[in-house]
Amino acid sequence: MNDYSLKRIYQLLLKAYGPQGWWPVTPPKKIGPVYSGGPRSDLQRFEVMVGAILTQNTSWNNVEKALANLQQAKMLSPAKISSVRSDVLAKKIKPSGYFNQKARKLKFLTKFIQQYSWRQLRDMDGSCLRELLLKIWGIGPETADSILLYALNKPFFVIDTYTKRIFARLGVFKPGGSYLELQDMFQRELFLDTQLYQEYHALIVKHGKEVCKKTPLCSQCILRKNCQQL
DNA sequence: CGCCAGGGCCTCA
DNA sequence: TGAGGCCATGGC
Repeated sequence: MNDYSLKRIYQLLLKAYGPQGWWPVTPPKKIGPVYSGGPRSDLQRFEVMVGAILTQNTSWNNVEKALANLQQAKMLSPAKISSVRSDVLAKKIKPSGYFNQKARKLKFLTKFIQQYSWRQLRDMDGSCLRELLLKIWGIGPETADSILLYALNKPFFVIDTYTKRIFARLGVFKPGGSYLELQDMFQRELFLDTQLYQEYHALIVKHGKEVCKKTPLCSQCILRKNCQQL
């Protein structure tokens, strides 16, 4: 076993990389030295949700191109997404890959969103909303939790491939754990802290992208002292 | 050229 | 319930 607590790992990542200010929205608004995290308008909440679907198994770089296309076409709103033809929508989001599937997913997401007011969505019980999101075609556990955490500021820890890879290598996870088991580990040890969850997941992605890659760059890893990978 | 990227659905045991 | 195939683009 290693000596790291999840809180300790968070502190080390934060010290190394600094606050990430997730989820990125356009236009990015600077507050102090860093981008402030989180949506500040309902349209930005919607943009976060769209991004959460577009980034499924896809690099954020490609998602940005798709989002820019939607922005330029003034289509980044529930009203437009729901009214535009699927093949037109698919063409706009083409750079994000899987564009036919994702166009369909955006349609289903939007249909769901339009059943409620933004106030209703914000005020709804998180676990209840999570159940509803998971019933939507195209929304699985990670996308649901990304939406809950970053669009609606509800304390659900996001588990992605980076999280599994990093913490398996560290020896914190036993490989083969289910999504809910892993999420429960974080939420049990860290308690329910939306800000912490937002920043922590962003730092995990940063570390997974740049250091703890598929073939890891262990020599430059700030967590290597207690990592089982070595 | 091959590998990879902030998954999820469907099918089939 | 879990393993495998499928969806598809752009960066390197």
